[in-house]
Amino acid sequence: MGRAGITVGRLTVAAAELADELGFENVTVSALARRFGIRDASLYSHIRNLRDLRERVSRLALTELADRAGDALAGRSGRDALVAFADAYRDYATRHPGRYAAGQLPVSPATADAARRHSDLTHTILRGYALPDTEHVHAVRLLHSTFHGYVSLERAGGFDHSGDTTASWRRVLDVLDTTLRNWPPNEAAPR
Amino acid sequence: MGRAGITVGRLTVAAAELADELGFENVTVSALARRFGIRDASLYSHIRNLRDLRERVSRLALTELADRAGDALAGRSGRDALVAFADAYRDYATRHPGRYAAGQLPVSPATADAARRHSDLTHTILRGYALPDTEHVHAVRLLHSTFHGYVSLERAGGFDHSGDTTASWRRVLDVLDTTLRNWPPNEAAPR
DNA sequence: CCGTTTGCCTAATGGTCCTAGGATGACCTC
DNA sequence: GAGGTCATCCTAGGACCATTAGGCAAACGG
Repeated sequence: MGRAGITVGRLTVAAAELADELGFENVTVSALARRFGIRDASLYSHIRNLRDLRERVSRLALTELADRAGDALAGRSGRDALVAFADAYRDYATRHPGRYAAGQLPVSPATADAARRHSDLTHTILRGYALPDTEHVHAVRLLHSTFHGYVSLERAGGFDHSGDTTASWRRVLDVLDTTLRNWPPNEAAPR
Repeated sequence: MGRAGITVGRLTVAAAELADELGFENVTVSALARRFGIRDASLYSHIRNLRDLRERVSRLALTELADRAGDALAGRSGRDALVAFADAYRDYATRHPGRYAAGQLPVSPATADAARRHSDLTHTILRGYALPDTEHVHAVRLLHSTFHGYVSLERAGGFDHSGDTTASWRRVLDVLDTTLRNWPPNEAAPR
């Protein structure tokens, strides 16, 4: 019976919804089968195993995130680009916590190109600032780390105790902008 | 007391070792029981359930990390303090990946005080820089986010494609030091 | 010593992942 | 349209895991 129009794509989207609703660790073969009203075993015609399913969700998330971040970047530069990119990033993590968590799976060959897209986008931001080429890799890592660290800690409740987290977020972006505009020379390794 | 000198403390340490060896997601009641040569069910005299066990590992990790970071901070200030603290942080995550992952569990009431210790330590670093009090919370969040984001991405392989990650780490710390020394004023209406 | 507590046990339930093998419909070829 | 192939679902069952209930015997407190 090819009755239900189940495809790998629909399974992946449903699994992503499951992740956002229940948390990525609760993305499970059984839960997904339950949602489609079929037996666990039937899913194995479409996916290899649980790991495969989760990696698909991870790839979906990384792609969606890169799409949104790319859109946010379009037509902007400098501080505007930085803020728009960062906001897109944080928005996505807030709206799709399960997908975002999926994106933090260890980088596999299948997700490597998605990861590269992210790093390319961050390089695009840097074009609005006057950094020597040799510093780009460090600046990209600084930005990625800060964005990812912030939204992770925020989501995990690490900031709960005091103060408005959005105000801090704005302030952190301000400071990063200033840092990029006044990027200190690298004294250890002169070009 | 029964035969083997099993205590909650020893269980927690063994679970932490398990986490470092197999990954935090593989810290399991059965695996722990296996390690002690007893039955799964027997562990439930010592722990409430799996969640309880994992939270204990989380608390252990956060405490150990705060201890090491606190030691690193002793007798230092300014840039030295920043670098020593950050290195202690990254070292711990590298040497104890499973424990570190445990520490990223959502903040529960039981771990709230450990989280506060971390934030207190970061405030200590800021004493070496001339920041207005109102900016401290933002700076603490910037530092936390960057440290956590960096070691997370590094561990997940997000930096693989190019370059020495330790060199970037040093450079990022340099830049953060400069940023803290030249902390930009907070303008109510930016730009 | 004797009773209570403690630390382990066996037994059992139910959830999960996954494999093997079977049935049935959709579709294609003749 | 008959027969073959393939895709998509199924049932059955094994292995592993978390957890509860209830038992037994060693340790301990009086």
